[in-house]
Amino acid sequence: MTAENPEGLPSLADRIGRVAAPLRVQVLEVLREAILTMRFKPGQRLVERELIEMTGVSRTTIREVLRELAAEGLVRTIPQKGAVVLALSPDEAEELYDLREVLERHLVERFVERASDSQLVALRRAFTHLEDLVDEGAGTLDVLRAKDAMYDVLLTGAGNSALRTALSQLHARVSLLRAGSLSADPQRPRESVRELREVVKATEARDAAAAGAALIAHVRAAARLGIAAMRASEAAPAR
Amino acid sequence: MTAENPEGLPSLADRIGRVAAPLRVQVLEVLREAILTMRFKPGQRLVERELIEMTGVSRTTIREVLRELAAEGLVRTIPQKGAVVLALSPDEAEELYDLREVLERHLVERFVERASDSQLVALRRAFTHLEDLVDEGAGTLDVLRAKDAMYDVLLTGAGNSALRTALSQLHARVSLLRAGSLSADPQRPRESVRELREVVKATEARDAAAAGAALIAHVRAAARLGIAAMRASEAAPAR
DNA sequence: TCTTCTTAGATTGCCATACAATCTGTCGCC
DNA sequence: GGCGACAGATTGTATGGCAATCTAAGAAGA
Repeated sequence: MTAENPEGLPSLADRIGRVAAPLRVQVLEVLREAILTMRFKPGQRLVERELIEMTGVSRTTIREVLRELAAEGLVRTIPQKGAVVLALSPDEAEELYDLREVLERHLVERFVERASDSQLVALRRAFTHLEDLVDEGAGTLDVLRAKDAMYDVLLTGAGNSALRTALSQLHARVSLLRAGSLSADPQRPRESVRELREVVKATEARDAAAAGAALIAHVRAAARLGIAAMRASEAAPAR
Repeated sequence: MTAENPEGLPSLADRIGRVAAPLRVQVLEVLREAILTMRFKPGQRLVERELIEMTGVSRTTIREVLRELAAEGLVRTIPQKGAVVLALSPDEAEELYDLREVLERHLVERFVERASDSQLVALRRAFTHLEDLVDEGAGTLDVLRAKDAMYDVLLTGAGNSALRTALSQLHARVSLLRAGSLSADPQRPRESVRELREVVKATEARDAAAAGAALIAHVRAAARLGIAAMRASEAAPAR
């Protein structure tokens, strides 16, 4: 039933069709992850026929999924040309980080205000897990997943689902330029952990201002690296 | 070509089909506006067949549009039941206003930092236009359009397209509860103008903090009314 | 009469196909 | 070598169909 794969991308088809959820949602998740993990590279064209072969679903479904991805901002749809994976310019990247600062400061401040003690514990636990992974030298993907888990604790504790929606979409787009920021410098994960430790500490002390400042420092550091790497690869004729 | 209309909604079909743009985009705009102007009421079910009859396009197209609306957050899709116009609970409304404060303060601060003098003039002009409309006692829709124009000046001057995207989506959802806030109190538009005048003044003085504070005051006032009206109609058995 | 079961209709989820319009690259002609 | 016509690929849109699910109405039973 899963279509054979003419292009050497063997696994996408196998991951859909078994679970219980609208097919469209499963395909959406698969494609979204494929974009976020750079399996589909920024600027790459997403041809409907190829997606059909990869996933084994019909064109109708693929097109509906592409519309959702477009509305989420992960792909741009060019009329008569189809969907293209979002490719950020350095300026756009700066805009995203600028916005991220604002939203994440608010996130952590709200968390400090509203989170229960058990949520504080959950945050500490999530951070410790992340720390352990980095110490063990775990793979990038695992580290990112741990970071996501930490953010999830924050978002839950802040108790604002609109904020969750907005930040999720923002994070998705930001992570499109992770290629540069995280993998470039092997020391970066450790610094990252150090910065986040300050956030957790300030949070446990219920010091909203300090927690906000610490998180902003973290975002700024990530932004600096991400954007620098970006401008570098832009300047180079890496075409 | 435009299908006749069995339900007494005569104009939707006439507005699509002439211009030059993907049909899907035109339909999207028509449906979005129908939602934002309360022609489709919160909680109302959007049945595919009915939308087909209204717009004259095929089910394929309608479904793609519904996916986009869902991703934008204007409709919720319930599995096996279809699309329902977003109906906010009072708590969700508070969340939206909370987020709106954060984003709009940032918006106006950035505007003060970055806007050119001519953009300052444009802001003043947009405000004056709004003021005039309110003085003349213009219709709600015109007033809202003038307000949108003012926000557009701010967004352009702030020079962050990511912020524009985020705020647009937020405004769309917030405006779903305009029913209460704006039309309830006939004096509200005048107060609104007064609050915004402070924003414009502080902006012209290039005082970011004051402008941010003034805009927050405005958002808070709107929030208070909107949410109060909401809780009232919730408590009443207006079912 | 009230409850529960059954059944028919409506609706969504997904699919296959079709065809016009547009875009792209190529081949042959000038 | 440049230019134009043509073929192939791809998107945009429409149509018809079928299974799964939901809903409401009616029938059967307590």
